[in-house]
Amino acid sequence: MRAKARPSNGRKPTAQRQQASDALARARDRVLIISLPRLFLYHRALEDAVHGGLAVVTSRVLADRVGRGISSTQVRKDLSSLGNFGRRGQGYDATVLVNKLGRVLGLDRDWRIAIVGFGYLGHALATFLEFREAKFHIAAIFDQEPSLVGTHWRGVRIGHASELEKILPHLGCSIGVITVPAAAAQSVAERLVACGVTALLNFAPMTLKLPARVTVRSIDLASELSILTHYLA
Amino acid sequence: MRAKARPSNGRKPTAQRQQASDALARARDRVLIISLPRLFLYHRALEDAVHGGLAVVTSRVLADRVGRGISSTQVRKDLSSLGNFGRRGQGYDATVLVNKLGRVLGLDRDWRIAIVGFGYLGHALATFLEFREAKFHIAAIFDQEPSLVGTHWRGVRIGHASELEKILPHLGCSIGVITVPAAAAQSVAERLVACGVTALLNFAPMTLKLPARVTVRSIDLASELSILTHYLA
DNA sequence: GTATGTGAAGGTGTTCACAGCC
DNA sequence: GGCTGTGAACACCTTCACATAC
Repeated sequence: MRAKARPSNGRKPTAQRQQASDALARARDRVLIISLPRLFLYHRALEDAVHGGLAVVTSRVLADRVGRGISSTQVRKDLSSLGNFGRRGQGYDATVLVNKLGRVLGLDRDWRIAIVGFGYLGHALATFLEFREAKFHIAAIFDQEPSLVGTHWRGVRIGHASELEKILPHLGCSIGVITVPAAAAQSVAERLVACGVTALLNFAPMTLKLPARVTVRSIDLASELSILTHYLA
Repeated sequence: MRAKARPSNGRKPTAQRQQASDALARARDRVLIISLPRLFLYHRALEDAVHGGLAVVTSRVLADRVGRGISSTQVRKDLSSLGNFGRRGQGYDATVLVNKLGRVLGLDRDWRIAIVGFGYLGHALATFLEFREAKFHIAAIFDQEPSLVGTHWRGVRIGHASELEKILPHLGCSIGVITVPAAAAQSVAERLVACGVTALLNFAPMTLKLPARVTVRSIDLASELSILTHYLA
C-alpha cells in the first residue's frame, strides 16, 4: 500500500528556501505574476493614446497599439485582474486606466536612483532617464575613475566608489543601478543593499546572490545577442 | 518573446501547407522554446567552470553556479533536449557541453554587427562587446550627429545615417543594434532589414513592426525600472 | 449591435518520482 | 553509493466561448 499526502519533511535547505520565497512572492503579488511587462506596455500605449486625444480605448485598440502579438483577450484578462473599470459595450476610460496601471506599477510617485559605474552605460541610462522618464531621478553617482570623481553630472557630484557608505544612506535611494564590470558587481550589490537599496537593475553579465527581500532585474547584453545568433544559426 | 509561428505570406493557405509549415517551425525549435536564456547561462557557467579547471560538472553543480533559482532537474531537462551526453553516476564533460551549447546558441562562429545610433548607449555596447565578447565584431556604425560622422571608433568609420544603404549591403552584417530615439526606430529598423539584416537588438522604447522572418529582441529600460518600482510600491 | 469579464478548455513549461546506468 | 534521463503529474499562462452589460 502507498501512503498518500505525506508532509514533506527534511527537505533540502535550498528547496525549502526556494519554496518559502515563492510563497512570499505569491502573497505579495496576488494580482499579477508574469504579466508585469505587459502591464507596462499597456501603460505606455495608453499614455500615448491619451496624449493623442483618445478618451476611450477598447481592448482591441489597446492590443493593436501594443503590438507584439498580444490579443485583445489577453488585454482584458490582464486588466480584469486589477478590477473592473471597463464599460461593456464601450471600452475603457483611458485616463482612469492609465492612473490605475500607474499605481500598480509604482509610477504614481517619484523614485531616487543610485548609479554605480559611470562609464558609457551608466551615462546612457542617466541621460535616458533624465530626458524621457520624469519619475526617475538620479540622486547619486559613483565611479572609481579618478578623473571622473569630483566632477558633476547635471548637478550630481560623482563620488568615489569607496565613498558609497558615507554618501548613500542619507539620500533615500531605493533603486540601485549596477554598471560595473562583472568582477566588482557582487560586492557593489551587497554594499548598495547595506545602504538601504532594495531594488537593483544589474547590467553586469553574472548572477547576483542577494537576500530574497531584494528585487533584482538583470539585463544581459551577451545573452540577448546570443539568442539572436541562435535564430540566425 | 517568441512570436507565434505564422505563415508569412498567404500563398496557399491549405491545411496541408499549414501543417507543413507548422512541422517545419516545430523542427526548427524542437529542441528549445523558451529555455534559450537558460542555455546561455549554462554556457557561461560552463565556460567559467572549464576556465577554473573543472573537467566534469554535475547538473547540481551547474544549477548552483547559475543560481537564479534554477533546479538541477531543470538543468537536466534542458540539456537532455539537446541529446544525451551526460554519464550517469558521473556528470557531464564540461568541454563537450560547452561546445554543444555554443553550437546551439550560434556562438561557434563570428558575427558582424551594425550599430545605428552612437550615443552613450551605442558606445557602451560597442565597448562591452569589443573587450568581452570576442565572437561579436562591430562592422558598421551610423549616427546623425555631424561631429561624429567621419570619425573612427577602433578602426570603424562612423557613417552618416543617410549613408546606410550605400555602406551596409557590402558588409555582411546579420545583426543590427538600434540605439536611436523612439521616433526614428521604426524607420531605421526597416532600412536595416532592407539591407539584409535579419536580427535586431532594439533599445528604443517602442514596439517595432517588422516581417516575421526578422528576429527582434527589445530591451526596454523603462520597463525594467517600472517592474522594480512595482515591487517597491 | 458592441465590448467587457470570466469560467472552462487548451497549451506550455516546471517539478516529481523513479527507472536506468555507472 | 551517485547522477542522468524521462514519462507523468502538476502548475501556470493563454485562448476560447459565452454570459453580462451598455
